[in-house]
Amino acid sequence: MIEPKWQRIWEKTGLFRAFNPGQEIPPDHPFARRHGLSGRVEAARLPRKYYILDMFPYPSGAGLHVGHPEGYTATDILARYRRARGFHVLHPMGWDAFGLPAEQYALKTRQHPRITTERNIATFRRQIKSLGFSYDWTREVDTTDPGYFRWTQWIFLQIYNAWFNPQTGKAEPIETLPYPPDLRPSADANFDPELEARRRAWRDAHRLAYVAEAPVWWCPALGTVLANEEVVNGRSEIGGHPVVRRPMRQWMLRITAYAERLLKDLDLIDWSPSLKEMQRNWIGRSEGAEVIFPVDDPSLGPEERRLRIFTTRPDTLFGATYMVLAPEHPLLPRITRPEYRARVEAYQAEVQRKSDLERTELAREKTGVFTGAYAINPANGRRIPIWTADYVLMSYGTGAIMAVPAHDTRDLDFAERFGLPIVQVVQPPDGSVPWRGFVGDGIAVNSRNDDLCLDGLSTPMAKQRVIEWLEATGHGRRTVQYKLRDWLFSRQRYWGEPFPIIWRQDARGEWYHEAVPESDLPILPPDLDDYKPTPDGQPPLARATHWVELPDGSRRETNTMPQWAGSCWYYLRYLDPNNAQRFVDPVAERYWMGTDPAEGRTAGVDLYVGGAEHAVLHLLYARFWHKVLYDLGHVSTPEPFHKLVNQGLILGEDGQKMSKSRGNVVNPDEILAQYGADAFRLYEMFMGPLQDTKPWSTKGVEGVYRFLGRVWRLFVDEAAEVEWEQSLALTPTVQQESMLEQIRIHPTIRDVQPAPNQNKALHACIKKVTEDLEGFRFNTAISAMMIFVNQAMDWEIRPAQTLRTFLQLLAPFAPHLAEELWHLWYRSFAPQVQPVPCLTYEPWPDWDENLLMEHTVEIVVQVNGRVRDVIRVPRDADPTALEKAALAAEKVQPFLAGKTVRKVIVVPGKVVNIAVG
RNA sequence: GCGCGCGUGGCGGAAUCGGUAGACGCGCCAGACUUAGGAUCUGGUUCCGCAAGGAGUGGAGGUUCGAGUCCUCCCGCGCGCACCA
Repeated sequence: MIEPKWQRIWEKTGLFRAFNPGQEIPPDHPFARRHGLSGRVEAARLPRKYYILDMFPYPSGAGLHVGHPEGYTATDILARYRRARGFHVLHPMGWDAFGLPAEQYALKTRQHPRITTERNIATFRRQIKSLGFSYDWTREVDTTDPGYFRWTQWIFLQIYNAWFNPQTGKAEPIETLPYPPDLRPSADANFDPELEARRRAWRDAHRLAYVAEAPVWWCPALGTVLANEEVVNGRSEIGGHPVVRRPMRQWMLRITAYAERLLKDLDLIDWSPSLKEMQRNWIGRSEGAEVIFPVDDPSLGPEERRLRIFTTRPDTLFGATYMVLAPEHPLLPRITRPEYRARVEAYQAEVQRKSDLERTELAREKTGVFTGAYAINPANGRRIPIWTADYVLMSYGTGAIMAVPAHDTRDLDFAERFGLPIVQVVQPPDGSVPWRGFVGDGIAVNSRNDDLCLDGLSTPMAKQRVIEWLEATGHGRRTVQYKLRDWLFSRQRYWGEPFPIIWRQDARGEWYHEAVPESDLPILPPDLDDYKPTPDGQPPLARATHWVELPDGSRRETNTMPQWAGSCWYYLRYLDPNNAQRFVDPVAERYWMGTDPAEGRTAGVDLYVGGAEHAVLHLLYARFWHKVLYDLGHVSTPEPFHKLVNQGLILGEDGQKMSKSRGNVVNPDEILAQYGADAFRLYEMFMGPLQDTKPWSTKGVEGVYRFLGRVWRLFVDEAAEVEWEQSLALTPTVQQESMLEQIRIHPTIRDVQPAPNQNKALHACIKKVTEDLEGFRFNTAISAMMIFVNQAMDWEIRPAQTLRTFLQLLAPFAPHLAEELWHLWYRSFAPQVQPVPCLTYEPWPDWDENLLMEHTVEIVVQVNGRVRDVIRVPRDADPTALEKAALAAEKVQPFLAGKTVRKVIVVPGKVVNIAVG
């Protein structure tokens, strides 16, 4: 009854609205009153902003589970706290609503995914609203709304129309792309379609969004390709269907160009070390060298003879006793000797047949075949055999390696299996460690030729030396490799953003792609009555021939964007969600994403909270898009999310992961119906540290529910309440809410000066709650409030001001109850104050350290480090007096008897330790 | 295999700077009120012991007057990556 009442009042007054610079602020809005603002206020006069963001949910048909509100509650508490602290808080919510489940449902029912999506959003919105979160609902976004994805498409065009300039290390408009001499149009020449086509090919090869015929993960069951990241152990991450590798024409985004900046800029942001580490691992930077091994076969052309490999251990070059090419390596057919061709081709076929699961099986024995060819080790001139084996991956480095079996476990396995030579070139620093298979740093040995000697050098020095030699002799150079691959950006789905791209035929009949004009955005998906891919494997959009085929003979792109697209920039749309002219107004963007230099922080979202499952993909993709937008001048900060916190998983009561099949799923609606939103919120925070994985306990909800009951009884006259409840039972439901006005305050609450112990209890609570909120320690903040209430219940007279302040502390956690009691308080102690000050915008209380000081303090007296007694001494007792008092303490006497005091350590205010012997 | 994190009562967890281990809550035990209690309130609750006292933060060492906290090794659990040359 209390909760819907306040949710309605908050909504009606637009209490949690955030105002953009220049936006009209109603003069009677509590935010305007608190900060003395009215009318249109420019950015400089607005209070300091605080942008607090939740990862927006995918609105699934199953509705909210208890894991969602954990993060949302944490951010809501902090949003309310920041408002009380005087910040201008932006706290929005929206829907990541494109995605496969709605589409698969549509496949079954032939119902437009829009319909399920809208229904699911309505459920999520209702559930989230019932928890009393302080979102600014006027900023709600939905990635499937044409007014939203119009700008997703627009951003794609920005990426499409840009190239990465390695000189500046930035994205630049494609118009600035330089052309090689033979592609520069000469001033006098006429239009040359041949040249134009080649120029176009050059451009298209440099765009940040490009088309490539790439081997991709195709999932027959889902009828779509998946990104590398969406494939787990040879199965689709969603649904666990088998996937196969197959070459297809796909849109790619050149995220690899940003590898270095994505890595380096991690230093600018405040994320947990483990999360940064995951991003670093994913980007996978490794320094090393590219080395060219000549193939010993005069029949090959000069380029074909140059076998490039990447190694992080160039210092082991002298130990390279054979080479391995990936089975897909383009040079493999060229270098294979005729007499080995049959075997190599058989092996290639075998590898292709293998599922990825088999291929990545770690324990499996290595396979491979000899090609009959030899290369020359440039360091020592030795002829070494060239093999092909699937333990070398085409997708990393150059797809070829030099094998140093003595100092690489994989090469060692292989060499032992096939009887290849093993030559030591590194001496382990610890003599007792065998050199065979030693992969750590050591001292180079057996590594010299006529003009290079590594012997005696430590591994880092040897690397340095050998690279210098490679560069001087033209055998290779220093390089950096990344594990990160370009982002496979197209999907063969219906329920996603269509690409704003059309395909045209040039004079020679070749198809090429072109951006649609911005004025044509949004490109809406066509209506279909069948959402399946076409029988010949075309995406579902290809079914809509009237949509695909344009009057001028051009054709629309029929792929759609992956679900990540909409979530890559939603945090920007919240800043200005209804802008039809731009994806975000630059003034609003600078205000909400920027920060004043005094704060000395990197700008961006101040706090972003969400699950760790997005630690790599979403966060990496969003950072990438943000950097492109930054380079092109559309946003003002290099990084989108300044501080990021991952909430932990909530397990079922049995300590297992919640799942339908285990039957341990907790439905928030049920908890809410029984204990209410305040108890639910409080329990979610009381369970344990936000970041930890922890099991749900409905008994635990009862615990915090009892606490809220004690808070109620702290304020409310119980004797009168019995009567009130009786008359409530006789009142029609519709009028019951107004009966709340007749609740009477507890008679022991008086407007009197608090006693020292009462002040101390309150101020200790203010201090603890404030500090814990700053440190995201919600569980201990709640515990501090419990301690306060337990104490206050014992007071014969409860000072009104003390309890009023306590309500402010409680408000972020249990806002409904706090509001109700706040109004009860004002009715009882300040009925003349009208309107009642707004609890949300009431300044957060400070604590007075002086009130926490005790005149006497407890000092622990230890003997040989063991606690023997506790003495009370004046707070400012000097060390000598302390020592004297400690030695005289009653309970320590038996432990001193007959022993010599050797040393006394005095820690003022804390402890005295007497060492005896 | 590699990387990161974590091991504290019957349970969730506290101990923020190396200074009284177990705050707060759940559960349990005893009591009060009550026709009743799955409401509320009071007291107790790490283990051994009647007590004095002893033991105790995964295990073994170490540093220190003093270690849950710092260091070394080991064991266990969780997460991430996984033939990335």
